[in-house]
Amino acid sequence: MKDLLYLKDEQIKDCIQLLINAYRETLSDPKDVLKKKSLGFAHLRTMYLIDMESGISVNELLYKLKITKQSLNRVLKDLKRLKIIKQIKDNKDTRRRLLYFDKDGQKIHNEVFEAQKKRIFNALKDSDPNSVIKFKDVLSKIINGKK
Amino acid sequence: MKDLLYLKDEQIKDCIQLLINAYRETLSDPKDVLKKKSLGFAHLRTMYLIDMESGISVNELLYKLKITKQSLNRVLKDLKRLKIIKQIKDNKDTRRRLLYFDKDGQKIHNEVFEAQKKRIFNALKDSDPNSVIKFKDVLSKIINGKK
DNA sequence: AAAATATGTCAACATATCTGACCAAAAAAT
DNA sequence: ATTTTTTGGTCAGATATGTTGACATATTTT
Repeated sequence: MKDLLYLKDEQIKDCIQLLINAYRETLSDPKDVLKKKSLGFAHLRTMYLIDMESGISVNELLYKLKITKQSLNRVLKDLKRLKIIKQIKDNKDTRRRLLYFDKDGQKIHNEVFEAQKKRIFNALKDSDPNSVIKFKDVLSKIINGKK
Repeated sequence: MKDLLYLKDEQIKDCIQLLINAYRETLSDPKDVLKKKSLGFAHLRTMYLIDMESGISVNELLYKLKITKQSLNRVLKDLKRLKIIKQIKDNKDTRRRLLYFDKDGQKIHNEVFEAQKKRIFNALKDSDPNSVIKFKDVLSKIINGKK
């Protein structure tokens, strides 16, 4: 049995606090860029997923964002209106309408990403590659761990 | 000059995604406990700070939460009404009204914390103490790093 | 006495989320 | 061929959290 005495409640509370603040700061960096386009965090999170997985379906987005389709639909409507994303029917299953960046989409998303990049980059640049992997690993475990 | 080739945009995007999801999952664990008491995340974040620094002032809370006093006031009003917190005048400066848990406060906060604890604990229990320190260090750097 | 600080409050509004109901097209199951 | 399920879209109303701006009160500092 491993010695877990170092893992006291105070440590865990610290982690929760840090997580809350890191989330807030990271999300607040692109606030101005987003505001110029009348976009919010909901739009940003959706753009991130479309950037990382071009051609993602609405259902997959719903699964990953963990919001209701009514909420997502408003976001998608905005993004389509602004020519940031477009939907193209899947030939194999024409019920599915896959999501891609439209003309301005990639450019705007890159702008948003640049606004966030430095904060994360600076936090990681002094760590060795192994630490970065461990950092991601702990976050993954937090996400996938059952309660 | 350090070799930072491993720190590509994809890695950074991964980190942002993980941060967003870890925040969401961590905050959603105590949802049911909070709902029973008609409380939300705003109340939870305030309770955390009062738990970690008993006797904190309203101004310090405002600084740490980065919200307006009008928002905070609504939260404090709820918590006082529910006998979760109480305010006691600072003898040295009676303008200040320091915040403490009231009768039911600590108990309810412990309930909330227990709902979140396991997720963080399980994520950290396989890491050595040094990794936990590094994890917290990276999060701190994300928070304090300038854009 | 005047200015600054700490706190509280009102009102109007913005954003992002939710629930619940309902609809249509296409695919899958029977 | 008909029924059921899946995928996506929409309307309406509600809740939680945040904002801005204006104003009030008590206390401390200058």
